[in-house]
Amino acid sequence: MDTRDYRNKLISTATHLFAERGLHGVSVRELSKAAGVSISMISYYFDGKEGLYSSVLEEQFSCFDYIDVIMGKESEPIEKIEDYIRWSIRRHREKPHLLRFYTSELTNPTRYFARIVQPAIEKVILILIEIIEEGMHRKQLRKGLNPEDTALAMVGMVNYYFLSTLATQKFVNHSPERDEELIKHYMDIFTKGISEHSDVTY
Amino acid sequence: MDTRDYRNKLISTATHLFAERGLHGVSVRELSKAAGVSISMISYYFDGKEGLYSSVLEEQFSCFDYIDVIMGKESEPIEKIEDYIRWSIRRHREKPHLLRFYTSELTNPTRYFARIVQPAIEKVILILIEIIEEGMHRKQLRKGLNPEDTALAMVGMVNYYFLSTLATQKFVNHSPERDEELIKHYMDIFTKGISEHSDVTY
DNA sequence: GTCTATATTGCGATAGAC
DNA sequence: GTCTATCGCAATATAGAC
Repeated sequence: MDTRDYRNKLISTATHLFAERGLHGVSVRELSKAAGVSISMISYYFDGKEGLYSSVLEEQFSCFDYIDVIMGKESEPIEKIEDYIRWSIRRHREKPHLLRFYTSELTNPTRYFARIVQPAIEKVILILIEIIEEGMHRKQLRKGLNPEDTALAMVGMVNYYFLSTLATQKFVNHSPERDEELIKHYMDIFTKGISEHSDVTY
Repeated sequence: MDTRDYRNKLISTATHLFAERGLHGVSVRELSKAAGVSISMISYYFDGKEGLYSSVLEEQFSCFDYIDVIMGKESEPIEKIEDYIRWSIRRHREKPHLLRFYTSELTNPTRYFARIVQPAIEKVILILIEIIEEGMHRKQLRKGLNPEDTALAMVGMVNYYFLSTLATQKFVNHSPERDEELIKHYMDIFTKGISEHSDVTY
């Protein structure tokens, strides 16, 4: 009923196809056909294929703002780290295409990387660095840590679990039922590695 | 002098361009021009653009066989893990384009993924899993570990450091001078997290 | 082996009817 | 707002000269 019906249909179809094969791997012909919409609608609503792609990127990366909610909580750094891991895993489940855009923009950046992708990634990592620094300041994390490297290790650990799926699904069970176990496990690997005392509980 | 002169020139130019913009982001026109060779040479030597791409992939992923050397050594599991991290970082430095193919094939797999990329990734991860299991068996790594998740965490941690470069170079120093510090740091984060005893030395 | 010239297909964008 | 038909261009591949 809404006039934005076709617009939304194009966005969702494009999200699926661009995630699967990248900006240059999909033609507007195929895309509009898959969406059941005329090819000219892409220019009408998005001013062309690249405009559609940038709209998809904006929608996909908007959820990164949620990191502010985690950061805003009145909780200990260790809890914030667990909150981050849990949020990150839930995000991968709820927005299964996001990681494709995330990594394909990091490896083959388009002209939209600087405006949409880079700021979103940067923001999350800077906040994680802050959390780690705060943890060191409160003597909950050990002194020798390099906060930047540590934050990257944390993000990379979680992301790679999902990134590697295609190559490892034959021998690693990636089903969502294991997610809580995974969170606990990654917290174990990570906090016992960065905690001041080896018997820390969290 | 060698008749393979142009062939090699095409491979090296293609490695650079495909890594930067992906298989569909580069045309054979541009590629042959950049290589200073006629466009028809691509079909002559490689039977077309896709054949050239697959040759590039084969060359890039051939170095993954080196994992056998690490595994074959008569050393402790913990040392093998450090060997893996050191090898992995050196590989990123020496073959700076490999990570682009690695991640772009994982996110937007081409028809060559199954034959060239997947086996290379699988092999490395399976060997890491074996190393971790051996470490648990020798009581050097703690009992509760899930070897699959742990191996993925390790690989992801190292890879993401390089993958994230474009988004984090403003506030993280990625220069090779820091590599030894990085290895030590990642071993610290990782082994203290997975070691049976918190005062383990390696 | 290497080139130029060209055949053929498919691309993204849009004019114009409704 | 939505469609069909089409324009102009760039894609890959290759025929044929050297």
